[in-house]
Order: sequence, then structure tokens, then C-alpha cells
Amino acid sequence: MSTEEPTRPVDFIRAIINEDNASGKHAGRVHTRFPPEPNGYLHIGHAKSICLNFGIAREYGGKCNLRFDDTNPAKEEQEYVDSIMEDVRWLGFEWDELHYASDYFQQLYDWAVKLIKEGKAYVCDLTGDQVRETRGTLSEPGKNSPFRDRKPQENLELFEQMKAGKFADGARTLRAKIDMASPNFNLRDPVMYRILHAEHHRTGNQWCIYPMYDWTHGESDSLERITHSICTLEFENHRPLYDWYVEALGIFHPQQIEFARLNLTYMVMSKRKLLELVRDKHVTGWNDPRMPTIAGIRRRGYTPEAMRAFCAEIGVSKYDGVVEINVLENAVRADLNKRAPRVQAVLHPLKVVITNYPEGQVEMLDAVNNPEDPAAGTRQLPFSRELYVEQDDFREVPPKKFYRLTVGQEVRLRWGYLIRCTDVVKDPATGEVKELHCTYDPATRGGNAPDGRKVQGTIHWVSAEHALSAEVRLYDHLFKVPAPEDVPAGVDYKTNLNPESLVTLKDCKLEPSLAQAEPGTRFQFERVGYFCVDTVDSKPGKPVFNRTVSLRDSWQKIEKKG
RNA sequence: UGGGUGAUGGUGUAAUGGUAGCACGACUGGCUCUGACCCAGUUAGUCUAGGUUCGAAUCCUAGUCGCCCAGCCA
Repeated sequence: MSTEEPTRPVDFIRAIINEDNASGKHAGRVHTRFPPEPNGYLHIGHAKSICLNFGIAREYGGKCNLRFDDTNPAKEEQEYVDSIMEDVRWLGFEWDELHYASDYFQQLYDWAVKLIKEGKAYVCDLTGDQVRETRGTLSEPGKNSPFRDRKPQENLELFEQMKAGKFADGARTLRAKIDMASPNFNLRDPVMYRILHAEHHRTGNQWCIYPMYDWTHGESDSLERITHSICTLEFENHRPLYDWYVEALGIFHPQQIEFARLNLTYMVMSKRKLLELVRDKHVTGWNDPRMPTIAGIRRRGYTPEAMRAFCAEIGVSKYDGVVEINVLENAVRADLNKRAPRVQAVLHPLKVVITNYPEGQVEMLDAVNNPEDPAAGTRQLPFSRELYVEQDDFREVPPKKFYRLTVGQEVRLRWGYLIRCTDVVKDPATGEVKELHCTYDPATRGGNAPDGRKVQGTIHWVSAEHALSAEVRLYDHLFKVPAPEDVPAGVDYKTNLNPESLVTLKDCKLEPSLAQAEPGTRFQFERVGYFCVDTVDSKPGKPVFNRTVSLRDSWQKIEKKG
């Protein structure tokens, strides 16, 4: 199903592109790129960037590249490359060109040599600590490196030796010769190359010097002739450096535009923290359904359409704000409401015996699969003398406006019969309600009374004999507070982890058709929420269900108010 | 402290000198074989102080507050 995003006013980035197109800046060419570092799994924040970059290319008839910014062999792995490609495709996008910054290592090296020859870069023997000490502070300029005025020839020889592996890690760097007094730290003779005797996931041991991100990113964009290089706010300070490099080299100059990254309530989004949650086993992995990773939300049951709608909904600006998580939840509900088949599932079962229903009798009742989609058709549900209903749908002492089961009150079993509770069977020791005895009205088959009498409440049910017992996982926010990172000094944000973010129900009673449900399939458990068949732990005939999101529950509000 | 950058209802985002709109939320009510969906309505905003102008969210001046930067991370 294709869900077209509604047209809306343009954001500031598209406004810039429109102006560029109007002025003929790039002859109408629009070329963007999504440039992740393969050092972790993509998350919802990346989805925003992906929708922006690929979306713009699509809208303007342009191109969008996928480029891995793999300049740090210590952190990057093939596993991440694979997951990133899978996630981009899952979101519904395909790159025009696939690149790796590591493909440009030779070109970058040649360009570095050019800058050295022109006296614009030098080999520096200062240690990391010394570089830090001489960089200055926010209010004081830095000090020139004693190696800053080395002659180009000497620099050239030293740089070649760095490349040849003559020096230990960290012994020397290549630095751009810019301005140690610049108020912008990025221009205080930034490091271009560091020595790292490490194996790279793609270039192996071919190199032992690796270019810094700043000395790679802008050049990569330039090589790919990116017209609009869209990135997040924290790189604003770097733009003058990118400009310096590109101008020093005299190469194509992409325009960088910065936007605010996505923040969500009840969530953390930094890769460092997500890695930590995975490594310390606060979640089961990168694809834990509680994680804000694309892999996690996919497993949780979110759809690519919902994700794209969400990204369109939140918009893009330079304001560093926080989006409420319910905007995300609203996006899946809206999407799934239209397409998810309805089924009946009892999460907390309570046995009901229909005392006037013939023993041993089974009838098949017609049920509508999706009231929002007539084409979804109908299915049959077995009905028998013993059923399960939701514990919550019975109250011995009914609160005001409680339309469900209570002694004497008639309710409708969805697609079934009207029933009335006559007796409550309790455990004599604990007083716990063990079973309900009800009578049914045989004339109400299908759920309607021939005399036209109205029944306020309709509840879901499953035939006990035919029910599929299954594990259902109820997922909730990973953190219990809206701003988990807002902690007093010395307090770990992980103390805000929600201990009830996962509640596993082992013996839920589901309608029998669900036994054959394929992993990844999404359903609405009527009156409960949207669920999907877990792609990892389900076995043939034995599905495990993940709650994607609950249904809105206005009864909860009514009850709270009393 | 220097530099960069930003500020519109509870939240996100429009309006680019001419009626402050949309979405989410909250609140009322309606509909209903899902207390869902849907429908109708209400609430609520231009950071502050001056100035320009017939008219300012928008332009000017001065403040206030938020975020980013002192990795051989990206």
C-alpha cells in the first residue's frame, strides 16, 4: 500500500533549495547524501535525516547517495554497514550511489601532499596532551606548534614516513596550518591525519594513517558533487573549516545546511548511550523492541509508512527541541488502524461458563476482519460453553459508567451473543475471582437482539477449548520519565530506566487463527492494542507477540476521574 | 569568559511587513457490535524592553534565556 505524505508548506531547507534552483546555482541539480558512520545501528533520529535527504532527492528529481564515513577503523564494523543498508531500504529508500569515505583515502592523501607542498599543512610531533595544552581556551588563543614552520620538503618526507609505518601510534600528526588564535577551535591548526596501526574493515592493513572526519567529510561531498550537504547543528562550527579545505584545494564547493537533530521524550538517542544499554544488557540487543533503533522499532511492529509520516509530521528546523513520544505513537496507530486485521485476544484470562449453553456444542460465528477496510472480509470464530474474557472486563463492584460485566448487567460478546452474569465463583481461601457463570440469550446470535434492546458494553472473548495459548510481550517506554537525561550531577541517567518497560505474559488466550500467523505480521487485538508476531522468538505454530502500541483508552481517564 | 546558533499555545511546526494557521496533546459533547476509529466544539502562543511603520512574529537597537565548540571521535 502506498501512503502518500500530504503536501505541506516547505521547511527552511527546501526553501533554500528552491532559491538555489531559481537562481540557477547548480543548474537545477539537486544531489544529497546520507553519511552515517558504521559504528552502531541507525535510530529514529537517523530516520529523520534519511527521510530528509532521500525525500528531497525524490521530490526534486535529484539523487541521494549513501556514504559510509568510515575514517576510524577502531570503531567501525561490517555488521553495522549491513544493518544500515537494511534499515535505509526498509524505510523505503534506495541510494543512487553507494560510497565509502575509505574509497577516497588515496585521493585524500594526494590532496594532503598538495597542501603540504603549498605550505598549508605540516607534520607536528607534539603529543596528544601537548596539542591539548597548546590549543588555548575559550577566551585565550592557542600557541603555535614549534613544528609549525617546518619546510615543505621536510614535511613531505615525514608524512611519507608516517604513511610507511615508520612511527608509533600518536607519535606525529599532519595538521592544517590555519590560525591558532581563531575564536573557532576547529581552525586552530586541526589534525588532518593521525597514525593508527589498526585494521580497517574495508582497507585492511593498507593504511596506518587515517584521515580525520573533518578532513574527509567535505572532500567526500565535493568528490560526489553534493549540492546540499545536510547535517545536524553541532557541525555548524565546522563549516568554516570545510570551507577552508575546499577553497585551499580549489574543488567543488557543496553547501552545508544544518538542522536540529531529533529528540524524543522518554528516550535517549545518543549512539554512545544506546551502545551502553546494549553492552550492559539493559536491553536484549540493538533490535530490542524498546530501543529507538530502526531495527528495534521494526521488530516492535512499526511500519515504514508510519515512520515516514512521523518524519513529515515533525518537520525540520534549527530549533533544538523535544518531540513528544505520542506523536510517534499516533503515527503508527493511524497507519495500523487502516490496515491491521482485527483479532480477539485475551491477555489476562478469566474463565466464563455459559450455563445455559449446551455442553459439547460448538458454533462458528462470522467476524469482520477490519471495519476500516471492507475488502479485508470476514472470518469465523468458534464459540462454545466455556470462554475466556479479560479480567478487567469484570468488576464485582462496578465503578460509575462501567458498561462491562458485573452481576446482572447484560453485555455483548463481540460477534457473539448477549450474556448476563449470574454468579461469581471465588477461591474460598483468598477471595480471588476464579470463574464467572453467565447465561446467554440464544436469540442474539451474532450480537444483535431481535427486540432491538441496546447494550452499552461489548467485550472480546475467546473459546476456551479452541484458544491458542501464547506469550505476549507488553512493551512500554524504556524510561519512566520524559527527560531521562535530566539528572542531577553525579546521578546516572540509567536510574531512570523503566523497570516495567517489558512485561511478559506467558499464557494469553488468542483466537485459534493466530497459530498460523507469520513472523512480522501485524494485528489489532481488539480493544487492547496493535501487536505483531515477533521475528526472533516465534516458532512455527507457536507465535510470540509484541505490543507495538496500545489503543487509546478513554475508559482509563473516566475511571481515574471517578 | 571568546565564537557559532536559536527562541511562535503543553509539544512540534507554518505565516518572510497585512486576519497568528496546522498537527499532536488536554478538555466538552456526538456516533459506535472495539470506551478504538470517526465527527463537532473548547482551551491555549509570537522571550523582554524600546524603536521604525497606517500596520511588526517578521525590520532596527539593547537585553534575557537555551543549545553547540577546548578528541589524534564522528
